[in-house]
Amino acid sequence: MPKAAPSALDQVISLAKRRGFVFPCGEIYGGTRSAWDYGPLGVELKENIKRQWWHYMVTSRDDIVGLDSSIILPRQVWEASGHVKVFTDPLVECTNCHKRFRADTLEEEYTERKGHAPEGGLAGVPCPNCGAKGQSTFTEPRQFSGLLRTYLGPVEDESGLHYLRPETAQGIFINFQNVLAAARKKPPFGIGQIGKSFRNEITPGNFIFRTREFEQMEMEFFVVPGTDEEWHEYWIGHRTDWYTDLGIKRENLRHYEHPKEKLSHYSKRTVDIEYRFGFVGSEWGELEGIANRTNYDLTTHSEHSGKDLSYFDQASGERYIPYVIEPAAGLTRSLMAFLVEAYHEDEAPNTKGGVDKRVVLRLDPRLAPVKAAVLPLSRNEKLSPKAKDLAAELRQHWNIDFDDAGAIGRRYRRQDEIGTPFCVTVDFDTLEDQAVTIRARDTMAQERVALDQVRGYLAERLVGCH
RNA sequence: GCGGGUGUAGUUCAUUGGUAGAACAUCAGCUUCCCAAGCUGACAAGGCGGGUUCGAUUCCCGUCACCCGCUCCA
Repeated sequence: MPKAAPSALDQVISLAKRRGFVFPCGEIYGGTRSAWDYGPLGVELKENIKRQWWHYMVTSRDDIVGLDSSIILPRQVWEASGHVKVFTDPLVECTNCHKRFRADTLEEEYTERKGHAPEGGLAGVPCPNCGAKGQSTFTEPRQFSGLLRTYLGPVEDESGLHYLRPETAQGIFINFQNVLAAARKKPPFGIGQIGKSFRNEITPGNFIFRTREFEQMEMEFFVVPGTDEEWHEYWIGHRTDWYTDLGIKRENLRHYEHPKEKLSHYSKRTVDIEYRFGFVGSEWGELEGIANRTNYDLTTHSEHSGKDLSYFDQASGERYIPYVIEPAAGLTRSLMAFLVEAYHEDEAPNTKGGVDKRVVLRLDPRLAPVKAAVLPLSRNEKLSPKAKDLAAELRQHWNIDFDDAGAIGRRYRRQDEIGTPFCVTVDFDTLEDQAVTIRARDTMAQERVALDQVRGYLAERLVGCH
């Protein structure tokens, strides 16, 4: 099956802006590269994704609990975790080909390759990309910190330096003992968290795919050492199922195994779940990474804090530092994936006897920002109030739109475009027979339903929707 | 941050060294209107800041944002 047309991604981006899913942040002041804002529909979609993740990962299981930790943590956390070191490597740039390298590894690699250190230090290393060599081949090393800094306290000096978290995970690790005691859990168990993280990405881009301020859905699953590889496989499968259950076709997902030499400083093995976004260049993009973080984090926090973060198993009498399997998902990346996957252009008959293009978002009802729209057949002093009353009643249960502007066909299309699963139409017969027409998004099929049955009709078809 | 490209209503696209025109969308109205019909009307634009010029949206410079690449990876 061919996926959407090559320009599907562009169509989705355009739709997202037009219909108020996503706005450029700070647009009236010229914008900022750091972030995007989520409009009325975008925030609903985002909340729905969060809710589905939270339910699937936390509340529907008895071996996982939730947490909401701070964005600003003590500075020592990031020194212990290794982020301060790893995120602040000095970079140099080749003045000939403009490719950039880590200054510290450039010389190391040369030494490894040649068996001796380069003469004259960095000046003796040819550019690995273009081969240029000489005194001024590389620029002065510059710090490129991936961590966002802020200064706490009245005086802005180094003593107040703090970092905004580049991942939510560390808040979980430093609360490991608190949760263990308070929630009375024992391995294998997990702690899930949804929240914002910040990274000073060199190049944000691809719409909301890479931003400096972003939202993560992470879960740290603590297991008995030795069972970690098995659990890793479990979570790779489990997380993949989550996406397919919510409507992503399996063929648009793939697993990417990180090569050993490119693993993060904390990881023993990482497998990404990637989605076929259809980017220019590489069409696949990462949705989430599932990493085996071993006992790295708990160990390093034990060492740095001086607090024992091991677990004592009463049953076996053994003490150990749990291994951690971490499925870490990008919330807004999945939002983008759900939009791309849902985007369809159908052909639909029009009143003129021809066919029109019909844009329809086939979002899972659980994700759809609006669950149903109530539409009077026309704006009218009898129909509109009747429809408004019905909308108000249904609104107690779901997010409901009311729209009486323009022709009914146009309003159906407007709802199709934002993925609303059902349209409920109040017409002139309604005044007589106390029934309405319910029209389904995907099939455009219509059904006559008694007014007092509407809520039940929708409830049956909106299972799991809030 | 570096290199290349782009920048006109919400969107798509015109035009011009003499201060912008349309389509679609939106809004209001008319038409008892079930899949973007029609008619009337309304709102609405050259990213921002300098320079050249009598005059700049148009030419030049800077800046900002977006797209492509390097890098990053939720």
